[in-house]
Amino acid sequence: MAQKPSIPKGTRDFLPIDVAKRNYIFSTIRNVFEKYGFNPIETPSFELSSTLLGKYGEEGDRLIFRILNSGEKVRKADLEALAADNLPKFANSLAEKALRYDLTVPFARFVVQHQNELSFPFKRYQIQPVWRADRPQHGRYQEFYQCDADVVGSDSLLHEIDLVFILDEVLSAFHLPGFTIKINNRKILSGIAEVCGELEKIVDITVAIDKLDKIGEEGVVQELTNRNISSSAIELIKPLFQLSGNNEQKISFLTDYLKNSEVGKQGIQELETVINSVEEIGLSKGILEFDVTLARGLNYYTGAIFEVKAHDVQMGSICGGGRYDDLTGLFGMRGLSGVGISFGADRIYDILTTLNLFPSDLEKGIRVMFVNFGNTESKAAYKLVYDLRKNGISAELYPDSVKIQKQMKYANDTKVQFVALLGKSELDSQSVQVKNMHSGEQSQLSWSELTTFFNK
RNA sequence: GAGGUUGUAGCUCAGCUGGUUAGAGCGCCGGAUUGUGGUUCCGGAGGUCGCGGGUUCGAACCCCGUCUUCCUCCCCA
Repeated sequence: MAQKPSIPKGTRDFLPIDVAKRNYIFSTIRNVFEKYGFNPIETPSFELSSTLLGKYGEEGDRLIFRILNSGEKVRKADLEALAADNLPKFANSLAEKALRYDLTVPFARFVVQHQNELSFPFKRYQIQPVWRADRPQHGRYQEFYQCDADVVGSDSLLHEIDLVFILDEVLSAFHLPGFTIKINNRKILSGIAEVCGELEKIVDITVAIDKLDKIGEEGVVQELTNRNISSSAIELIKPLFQLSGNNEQKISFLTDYLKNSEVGKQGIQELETVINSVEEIGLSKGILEFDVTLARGLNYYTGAIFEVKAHDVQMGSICGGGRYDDLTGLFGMRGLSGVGISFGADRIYDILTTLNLFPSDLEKGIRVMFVNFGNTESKAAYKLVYDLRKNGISAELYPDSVKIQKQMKYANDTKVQFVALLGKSELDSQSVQVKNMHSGEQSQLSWSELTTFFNK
């Protein structure tokens, strides 16, 4: 009856070493978040379906994991909807809860619900898993961690600037060989659509030009045509494809390009403020690049848009973010602006693994393991173990009196730093042999010297 | 959600046009070394060939279904 065990697609198990690596990522991010004044919160893994559905667009809804109603609640199934072939409505009637799809929408819900307990601007960070019913691929999982930092209740561009520095500081701390922080502004995209006389088609236009580096100029033109963008508008959009040079040059081009669009001009001004402020102080290792084709997350972003790509490695974006002026409006709280970023911990994990960038000391085992020589000796050894632990030194006694070789091998495999041998002769002289497993060096110490030795 | 691709020992992979007892390296276990790991030498164990059907005298190999892997779309961290 023994069936071969397995886990669902797009999920992974984590061995101790994997967890150590992931904790290294989390703590690096957490330290920077806290340095910039963000406080941690947590929200449930699952929310009411109504909280999540409709917030990520049609495509997003499809990727939300639903939790099937149980018990008597299965009776709530809307059979009429099924009969009418209205599958989405039927599906919604089957599941009134769903696993969270990201951390931003639950955060918006959280802010609205706890508005009277929070001081604004409210700066929170959140490191928790999210779930997407996506088709797994390289760097995409159905369960993965996001590490978010958001500010709500302040329009100040200072936050955008802070967030750029957070991105730079965290990724620099990982020793990535290089990375580009791409920045754009939704208002610039609106301005482009407006200037082209296709303001209503902003989503179509931006989705198409977002693919420029992937499908090339011709592909984008084709895509624009397919999306019913007029050829005159396409002609107006075309110059953007050739946009090159440094940030300053691009900005100056767009300043002229958008001179007849109020919203566009505002976008330029915001972008310029952020870029100039960042450049004045300077990034550590990242490159800040204005990219007009960057158009992610159009469902709720209204101002700055961020995305980070690591150099020298094939991987989708490792961070994303932006400003959303009315996210809490969806939950009935208007006039509250938010801006935030999200680190994709699992993608960063994969990149650090590929580039061999994890610190080597993550695998460090306990400080000292006592070899078990049998009842009499281990009794004395255990007293010493207990004493070491009382002094804050991690220690253990091998549980069974088996062959020394086997015990040494266990110590070696688990990266024990020192092995202590306390056999018959050591018992007689109240001493232990202490072996440094890294250097192989061995010395004899009296019992009273042990704590001092390991406290060094 | 659409199309393609992959699955053989714990891991990485061989396995001829379908043909007897399915192989290697690494790892694991044991011994050389019953008070010394990481190196070396010797020996050993370990496989429902992803799963379920089908074709065939005969299937790891061919066909169908299913799950999984990776890839391209879609979308995204």
